[in-house]
Amino acid sequence: MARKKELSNNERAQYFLKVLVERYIRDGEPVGSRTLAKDSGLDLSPATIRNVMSDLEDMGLVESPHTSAGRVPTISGYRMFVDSLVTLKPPGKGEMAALQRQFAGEGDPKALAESASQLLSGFTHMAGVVMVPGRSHIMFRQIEFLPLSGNRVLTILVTKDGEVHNRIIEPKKHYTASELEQAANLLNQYYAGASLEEMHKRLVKEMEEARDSMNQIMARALEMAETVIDSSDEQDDFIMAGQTNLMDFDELAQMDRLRKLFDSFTEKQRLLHLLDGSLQAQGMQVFIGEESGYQPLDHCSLITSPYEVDDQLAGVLGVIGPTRMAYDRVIPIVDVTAKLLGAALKQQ
Amino acid sequence: MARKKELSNNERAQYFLKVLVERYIRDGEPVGSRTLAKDSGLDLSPATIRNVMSDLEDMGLVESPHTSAGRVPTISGYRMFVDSLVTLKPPGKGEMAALQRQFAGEGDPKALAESASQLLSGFTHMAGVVMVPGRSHIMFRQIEFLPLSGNRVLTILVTKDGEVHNRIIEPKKHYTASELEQAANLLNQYYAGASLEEMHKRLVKEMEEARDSMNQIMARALEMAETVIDSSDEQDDFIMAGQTNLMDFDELAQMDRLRKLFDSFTEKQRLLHLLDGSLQAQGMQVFIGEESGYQPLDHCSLITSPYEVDDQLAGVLGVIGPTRMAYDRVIPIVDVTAKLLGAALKQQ
DNA sequence: CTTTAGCACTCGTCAATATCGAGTGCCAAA
DNA sequence: TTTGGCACTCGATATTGACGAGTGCTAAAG
Repeated sequence: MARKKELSNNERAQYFLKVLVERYIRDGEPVGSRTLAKDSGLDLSPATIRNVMSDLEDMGLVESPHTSAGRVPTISGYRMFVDSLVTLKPPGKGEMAALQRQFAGEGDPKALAESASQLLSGFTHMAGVVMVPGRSHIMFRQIEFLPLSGNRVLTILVTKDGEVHNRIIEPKKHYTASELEQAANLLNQYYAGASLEEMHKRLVKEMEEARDSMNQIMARALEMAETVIDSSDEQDDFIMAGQTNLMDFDELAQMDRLRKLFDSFTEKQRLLHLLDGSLQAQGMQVFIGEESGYQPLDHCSLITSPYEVDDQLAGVLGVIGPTRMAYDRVIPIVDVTAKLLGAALKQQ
Repeated sequence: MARKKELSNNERAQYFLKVLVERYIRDGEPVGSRTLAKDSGLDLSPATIRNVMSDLEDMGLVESPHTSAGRVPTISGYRMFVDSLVTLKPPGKGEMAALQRQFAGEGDPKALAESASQLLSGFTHMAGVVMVPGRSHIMFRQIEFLPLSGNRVLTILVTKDGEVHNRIIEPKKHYTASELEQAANLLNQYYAGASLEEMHKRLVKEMEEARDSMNQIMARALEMAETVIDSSDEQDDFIMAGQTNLMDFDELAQMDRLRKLFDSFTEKQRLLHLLDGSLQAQGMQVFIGEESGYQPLDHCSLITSPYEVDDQLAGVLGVIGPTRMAYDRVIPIVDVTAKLLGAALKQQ
């Protein structure tokens, strides 16, 4: 079965691609045949390499910026690299220790997310991002209504993880303090332990179902709860750190690119959508350059991993950096951080 | 009294400085004697102008980037310009209308601040910033305690402007729901209409004073309130918009500068301190270049104005842009925005 | 005393030009 | 299939010269 050579032609080409990408990621300069010959470790002359390179170019995996430069990986080149060639380098002991330490203290989920974001950016020297998902996955614990002036009512929603959300609503009718209290009590009893998503569904259903049969108080309670939950603008959000790290990369050092990128960070919408997509697809994901389909990220890669609390999807975190990044180091860091964040959130 | 000439030597020099600064702000290129001769409108030859320029240079008001370039204003030059030379250009009708319209809708103070920030950045094409001050000036309206699991109690603090702040505290003793309710009632009655700052002072004093004479409930109420108010980390904060506008200015287009600047936006501390300073000094303030004493702002100017609600200082807002900015247009915009924001907040 | 013209001089900008070296593609020989 | 050789391409870098804007100074004019 084995031929004379240890490597089939195709395997050899793959190997060269790997070496080329690694080298390019290191120095950021087009890799020529001579360099590659040395780096590969194989005993082949530059001329041979040139033939292989030519093949790789035909396959669309590498390209040369101009006639007489070396080759650089294309998007597909990177893709193949991360999919099947890269040798992952697990974080060193020191890094792991620092990570653990960082997560040890905090309890508050928001603070934890912030920590995670900062860690990601710190270790990778790129931008870290942690998505904290909106209401869909939040567990209900308690609701209270406080009368304000006029008809206005302050509603306070406490979730299981200790977060507090509040919103002022203004129903048409006036409710007395004791009516409000009764309503709150009813709701607290009735929906204990449900998720907001679930609660919403049940609310709609039950309002429909029992429209006339139920008592006044309950009807009102349901109505107000629905107002709160529905109008609840607890949208998904993310926390970024280290955006300015991106300014140090030559690839992004052009103002127009940089500006689009930073604008996309404040706009949030599209980026959230991307992250949300990564939430569905389980496991790590890597978007390379234009793959994301989001123009401001054209020269960037986005590496994401969902994080779980009690085997339940809780959110996504990741790293944004230039396409030319140290995937072998960064991917494991994202992976580990996701696991640690999940664990830290569990300890609640 | 009048001499032969309409202008004294010094007045003439000032006038030339004004024209020079205006011209430099327009084109961003060093202004030479010939240009200045034309621009000034006075019928003087370039040679004469050169003499005046030489004087201005001796006074440290202008400088030339190299031997054979025109002159550019120094920091002191700008200073003199904004202090006593600039002719302010009030916002046009269109702008005023747009401003008014923007503020008409919203009621929520946070949203208003955000609007203001965006307006500032939009009209000036620079970065807008609105400082929302911390607890010191916030008026108390209502406090509530909600029992959570264990000893933990969720405290909700509603302020007069409708903002809601919450915090979970964990007293040593356990309190029943009705105890908490009583405590809240007491506090609400007793401190109605005080500012948080004031409330804090009174709390400390009254706890001291009446340590043994007062009843149990009151003592507990005071204690808990103090915990909330004191540990309240409602620090000053600011809301920025249009940071990326700054990327378009050549003066800031160097990565190291830009990075320092943007880092200072996320770090917030020092910038808050600056803004806080402007709160004290009443009236508009202009920090030009290094004047702020904050290195990241070295090549920027900061124009601030406090805004007032009911003749009461409420916060500061302003604009950050390159030293070379259209002061004549920007200063009035900041001024007007401050007034409008104050008015909009009042309507509550 | 002030203003102005004239002139030599300084420098940055820009375009043209030459040089260097890395790297390629291809061909013919091993 | 691999390799050495060779002509060729092209970016990067430095050199040069022309140009022009602007200055400072001096001496003459008002």
